[in-house]
Amino acid sequence: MHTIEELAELIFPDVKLTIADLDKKYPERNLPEGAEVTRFAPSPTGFLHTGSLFTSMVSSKVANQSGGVFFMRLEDTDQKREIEGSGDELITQMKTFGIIPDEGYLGTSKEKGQYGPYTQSQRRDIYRVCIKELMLKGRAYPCFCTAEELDLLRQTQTANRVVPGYYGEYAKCRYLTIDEAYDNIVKGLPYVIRFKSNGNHMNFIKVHDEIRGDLRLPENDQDIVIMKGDGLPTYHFAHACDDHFMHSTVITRGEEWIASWPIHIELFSALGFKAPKYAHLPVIMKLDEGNKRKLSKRKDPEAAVSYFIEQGYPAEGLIKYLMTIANSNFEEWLIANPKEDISNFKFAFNKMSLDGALFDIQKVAYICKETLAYYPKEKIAAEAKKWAEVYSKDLLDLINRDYKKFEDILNIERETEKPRKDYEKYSDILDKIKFFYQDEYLKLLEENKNNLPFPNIPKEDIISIIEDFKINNDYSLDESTWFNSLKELGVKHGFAESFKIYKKDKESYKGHVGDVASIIRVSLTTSSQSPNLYAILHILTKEEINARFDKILELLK
RNA sequence: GGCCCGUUGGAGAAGUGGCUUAACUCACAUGCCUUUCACGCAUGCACUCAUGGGUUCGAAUCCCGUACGGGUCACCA
Repeated sequence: MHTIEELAELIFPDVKLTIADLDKKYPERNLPEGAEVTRFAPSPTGFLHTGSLFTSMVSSKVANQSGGVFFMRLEDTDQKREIEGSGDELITQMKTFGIIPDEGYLGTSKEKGQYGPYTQSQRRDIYRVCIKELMLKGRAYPCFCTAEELDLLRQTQTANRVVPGYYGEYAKCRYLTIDEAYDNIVKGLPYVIRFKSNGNHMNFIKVHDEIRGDLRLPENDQDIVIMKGDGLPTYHFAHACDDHFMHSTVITRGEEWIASWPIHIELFSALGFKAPKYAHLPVIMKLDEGNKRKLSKRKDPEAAVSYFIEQGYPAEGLIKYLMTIANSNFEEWLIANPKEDISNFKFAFNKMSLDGALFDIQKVAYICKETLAYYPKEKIAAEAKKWAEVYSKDLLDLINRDYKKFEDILNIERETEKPRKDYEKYSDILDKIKFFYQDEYLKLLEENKNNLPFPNIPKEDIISIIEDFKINNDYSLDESTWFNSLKELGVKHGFAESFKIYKKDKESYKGHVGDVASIIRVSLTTSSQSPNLYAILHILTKEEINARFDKILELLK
């Protein structure tokens, strides 16, 4: 005859501590009233998902704005799915978006804080203490059922239309005597440890979600496994232990966890822990053939945060976008406080919508254009260069030829009340600035020489305007005087000085200033569209300009 | 299939019984401005809040049913 103490000792011979000992080791945090402790707890199974960035952004925001602590914990209990090095990747990617944990896992064998270790595979001993104690209390037991048995169980349950799972009368190993269990273990039978639930799924419990308000959920009655065959805990159990000892005050996680929430509640209570608050965030969705579905890393490039980094979206822009999804009043706040740091925005759980927003790349584009437009030239140039160093040799080459010139190009119509919105991401820059560089211009000209978009004017007029401009343009004039001189040049050649005048009396003119400007523009850029001509004229050197005119004249003649 | 959650325009949404002839932002459309483009400005875009019923003098807002969408039912998190 064996006792439960002997069984527990057989399974956990090395465990000498108790939960009370651990509580002493991980005391309550000394934080001001209202400070929230939140966490981001990803599994190292791949690169950062856009949805995870969203969750971590909200978590860190909640902690920061309340004067609390945001920590990171690595949930690496599933060794099969673990991808080498992705923990580090997660951290660096979060960092580029400005999400930096105050505490916890900071990369392989790097961590900070008094509540560690912050990597679950290193917390085995803690879980074992808790499980042993649960066993002693009669709330946990070893289960020897095989995968096949479990499978069969589920099949017969579904066939008989009863709720599937390991619970009540179906929880076979729950009814093993202590001696039977003891002998099985001595025999070396593989086993897991299950939680012994006292619940009944016909009962309901009332819970409060920070986002959804009061919810009514069926009580848990499943004897879920808490320790797997490999000795590592399952998510549910690790969540209860870790967030207790680390003193999380609000759990922010995806809404897919709502269904298992009752498990967590029973676990907390069985362990004698006070349950934290919960906020189940909506999941970011995507429209796929008329149906909403989760953003998927496999199908949607924008589901991986790395996509935005590679494309060169300003990190700040994506964060702003995610914040508009999180709290829609953020947009109004941004408009009202354009100069303010976004960390001053007050996030509120109760302003969050309940169903998952469709990811809107167009809005991301708009917000990013907007934020890049208001960067000073020094900043956008530096950021673009940083990006190009990793992702675009071609752009980097142009930048390195003459950094000041690069800045000047980016600065065209930038330092004004309403700056141009040319770029949504750094990868947009290259094609738009190529023509500023003589060799690139020549390439463009070669490609387009047969269909240069000159206005519909006789060739001779185009030629004479170019020749006149080439000889007589005065580069020292200020912009409005210069433009007047362009008008005069046009008039001299029979062009109206404005579109209005031309429209009134089309017969008397060959065209209008717009056409004159367009001739110069096309000659210099090979395109009918460009930023401000005056600015272009002053970024290119006079030699470059004249060489371009010569090329064009050669082509036209 | 059981259980849970949700449903306001193409997208994000405000709205919590009369102030709503449904804000605001993106997208889209048209027009204006203009040396092109970009910007900016103006206007338009839900005869109605998934749907049917009920409560009420009055409902997007409260109640019930239906439909649709999402989540979940693992030794994955």
